[in-house]
Amino acid sequence: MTIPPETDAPPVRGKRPKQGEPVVDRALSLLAVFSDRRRALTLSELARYADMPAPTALRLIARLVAWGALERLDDGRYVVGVRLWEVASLSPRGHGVREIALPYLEDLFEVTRHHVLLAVRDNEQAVLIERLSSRDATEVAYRVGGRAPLRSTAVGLVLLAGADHQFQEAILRKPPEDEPGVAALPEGQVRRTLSDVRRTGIAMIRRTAPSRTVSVASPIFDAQGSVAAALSIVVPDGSTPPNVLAPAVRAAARAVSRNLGHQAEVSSDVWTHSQG
Amino acid sequence: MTIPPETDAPPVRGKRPKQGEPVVDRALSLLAVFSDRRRALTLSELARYADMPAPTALRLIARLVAWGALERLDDGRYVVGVRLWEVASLSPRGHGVREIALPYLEDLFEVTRHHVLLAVRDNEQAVLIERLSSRDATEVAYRVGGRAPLRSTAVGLVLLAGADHQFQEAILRKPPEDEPGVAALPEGQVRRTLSDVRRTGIAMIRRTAPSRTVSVASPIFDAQGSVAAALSIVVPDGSTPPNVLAPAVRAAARAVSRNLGHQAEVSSDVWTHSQG
DNA sequence: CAATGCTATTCCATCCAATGAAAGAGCACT
DNA sequence: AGTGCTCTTTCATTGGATGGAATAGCATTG
Repeated sequence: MTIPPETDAPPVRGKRPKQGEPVVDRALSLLAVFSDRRRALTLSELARYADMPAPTALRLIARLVAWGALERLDDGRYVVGVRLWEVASLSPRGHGVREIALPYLEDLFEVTRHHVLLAVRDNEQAVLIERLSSRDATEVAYRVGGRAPLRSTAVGLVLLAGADHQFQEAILRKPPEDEPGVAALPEGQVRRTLSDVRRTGIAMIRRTAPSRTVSVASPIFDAQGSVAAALSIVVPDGSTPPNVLAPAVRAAARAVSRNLGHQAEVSSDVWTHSQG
Repeated sequence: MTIPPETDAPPVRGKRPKQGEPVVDRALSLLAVFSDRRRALTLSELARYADMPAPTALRLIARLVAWGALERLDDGRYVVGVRLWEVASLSPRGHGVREIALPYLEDLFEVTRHHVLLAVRDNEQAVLIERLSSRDATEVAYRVGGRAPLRSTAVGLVLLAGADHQFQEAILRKPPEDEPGVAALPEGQVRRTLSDVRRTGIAMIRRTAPSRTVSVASPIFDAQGSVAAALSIVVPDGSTPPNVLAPAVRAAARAVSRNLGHQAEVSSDVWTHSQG
């Protein structure tokens, strides 16, 4: 589609395409283009997905590459760079909890030989921080660095239960994003579930896809007593009964909490804080 | 090249502080301020370390926070955000190799119960991508996300040996950054060592600080046959003899290489490629 | 409790970095 | 030689970025 080069009377005076957006935002939007499915991108792909002219994209990318946020492959495509990963490894809620939790995740993993997950909440979703899996374990839905819904995963429910009340209400008001293999609970039942989670320190979810599994999750508390993360184990449905797993999961989560500086409550109520 | 339009301009007129630097670079320099020792910073600290006026820093930080590259703590300080960590998890040389290598690292770890390390090269240093440690293992010098010198660590030697010749020479010409607990090898001996590493697929380093340890490292190759990463094990000096560890380390490294798409050579020469 | 010293935030007139169309260069396929 | 694509460079225009100055907040001090 080539427009006749003449048209000497440009209707809109040049144009007003995309100006007005801060440069930093544009640079960040280039980073945001990368995803699980898009790990290596060409200049034109980046420009297209980030919705900016190629020269602009190129200029910004050049800066990102110079710093190390992106790296250029031999074939000219761009990927996320090690330097960015390095800085990101300083994220307290990313690598931070992960570092502290890993030994306990490993213990749990070695004993059970099933998937062990660690997740934190970011806005309205859970972000998977760590996953330990034996090579022959059942298929699992999420990858490290990926996102999962709050309402329909075990870690999500734990994180949601630990969020302040106002946030919970906001989430409950929204229509549930339906998740393959998980029956969407009606609002009332979610409320009851969240209350159970707070009381017992355990959330369970049964999935039928991508495979039939049961997840058991428990909260990890920080020094302020708020829920900083959630730890869970995922086993094939019908293998170990969930109530057998629960104590191990809770124990692991408590161990991590302690290492985060959390003072365990004397009370039997596991969850007395952080109800905004 | 711009010719000075007119020299009549007032000499410094107020000042010419820092202008002229691309905004993106400034934003990135804010991220670069974070380090192992500086994980949570105030606005003024960020402005000071990144060498820019507070209002400028605040404006940029506001964009970074809005996107999720930074997060603001209750006390007003800023930390690296989960969103950045999430994007960084797409880094092929960061989480990428890590994801593929982890099961094999774990095997090695479970068998030996000693530190297992995974590192890639970034410019003139090795970046630690993963480290598995039992809680009671000997003290180790590096943390995940941290950097280590190429000339005086086992993984570093492996990565250096796998770099193109021109780069190797550049490194060898530089004075060795002396590393606590490691005897700096003279240039000639480093050359010989690198050649040995290429021949045997094994590098060894003995340290005396922070504790007396022996490291044994082996290269991980990608599909193109170049050294993508290095895997090593760190044991207390005097425990398992290094030559007993070597086969296990090499086997683990080869397993990872295979999963990266590397076609093992039929020849006994483990290392025939990537000599620029 | 005024004074001091710090950090965080808002404001705004100035100006330079950012912008993107256009054109050129390179490459693959026809 | 022609077509269609992506990547790169150039450059005149302009709007976002800039940072000093002022304000607000908040401890600590005399």
